[in-house]
Amino acid sequence: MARTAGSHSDITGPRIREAALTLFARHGFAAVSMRQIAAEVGVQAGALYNYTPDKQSLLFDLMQRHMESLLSEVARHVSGATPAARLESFVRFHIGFHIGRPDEMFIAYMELRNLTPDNFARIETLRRRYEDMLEAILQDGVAQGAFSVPDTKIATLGLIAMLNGVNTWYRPEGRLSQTQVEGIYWDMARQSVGAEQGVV
Amino acid sequence: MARTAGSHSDITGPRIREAALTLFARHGFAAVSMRQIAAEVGVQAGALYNYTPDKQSLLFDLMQRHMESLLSEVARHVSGATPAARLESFVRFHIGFHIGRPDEMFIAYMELRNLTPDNFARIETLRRRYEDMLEAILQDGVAQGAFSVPDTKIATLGLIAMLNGVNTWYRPEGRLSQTQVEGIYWDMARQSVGAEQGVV
DNA sequence: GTTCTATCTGAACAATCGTTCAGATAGCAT
DNA sequence: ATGCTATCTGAACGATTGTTCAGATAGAAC
Repeated sequence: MARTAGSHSDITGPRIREAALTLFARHGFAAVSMRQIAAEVGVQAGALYNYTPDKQSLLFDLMQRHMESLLSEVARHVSGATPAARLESFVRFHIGFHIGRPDEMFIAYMELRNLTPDNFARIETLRRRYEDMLEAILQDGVAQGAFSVPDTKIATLGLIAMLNGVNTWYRPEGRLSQTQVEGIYWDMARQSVGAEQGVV
Repeated sequence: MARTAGSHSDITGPRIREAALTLFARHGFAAVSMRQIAAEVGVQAGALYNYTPDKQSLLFDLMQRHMESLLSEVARHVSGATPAARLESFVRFHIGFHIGRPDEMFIAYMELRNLTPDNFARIETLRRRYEDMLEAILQDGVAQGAFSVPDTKIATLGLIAMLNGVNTWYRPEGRLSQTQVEGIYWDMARQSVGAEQGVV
């Protein structure tokens, strides 16, 4: 653990982010001290400031990396000829992506209030971009008569909230495989937008 | 605002809880100081300790009151001859109850990690009781062939997560009435469990 | 009008906070 | 082997934290 002075470290940066991620998720941003993060890395608190200008930037960095990873991945995974096919790929991607990143997701949603106004606006822009992708799928489906949803905006937020709920109970060592979980949520999502089964 | 020494106050207790509720919801438990709460009430920090033994108890008190209010209200509102009717009353109650208590709901879900283990267990027991009520409805529906859900436990958590999402966007001054919002979520919930329309 | 008591003030406490920085150190380049 | 430089230590800073408590105060009871 304990690091000796002068030891170089290309890996200290990532390790600081890992430690901060875990601790922020577990105890909350405000409840975690820079000294706790440093101790987890095996370093003194002052050393953190070689990698981040301050605590706030550390939080923002974690959120921004997560959101940009989410956006670049979703673009690679969501496809399909029909709105139902695109919705299925979106749902399965969302579940799969977040199942493996419970800490990131928790922070991205719960620590928004600890961002400065500027940083908050930046993260919100990214999140909005993601939500708009889902809403576009729903709008397509409504336009084509494939979905039955009275309000695509609300359905978007409702769906995302429902999908995000997966991390309140899913554990990788549990009885269900990731594919099974994806299937369960796809069933619920499909039914909630009134899409017929099997027309994908 | 500023209180003079010795002024009695039967209302200081509730005002402390109100202030703590608002501030905890806005900034997070750990980010709010006892002095901030006191300032909101118009009192010095020391005076708070006439009403709570410590900060932790103040948080627990808020959560416990909320959960017990939720449980006593849900018992009064949920009824119906069929599973679908009971599910509809549950969904409408859940939306209506939480729409008017965004701060309470936010804290009840997000500040669990700041509870001591003992207090956490107590709140979890109450929450579990609420979730079990919903799952019982789903189990009835499945047993009677009215619902189509592969896993009632997961569907319960998925539904509650979806319903809780209402507070991420609903504002009372918005374009939708509470009844409309209840209807939208009931539509999504009904469809997500595969219940037929109009058989309520 | 006096006494009594619940309530609140205001100061103090030890601990911890985020952040800074001079100096020590270790590995790389030469 | 020597110097260079990025990295880290360890101590320090002023501010703030939750909590305590002796004393001041105001309203109720008599």
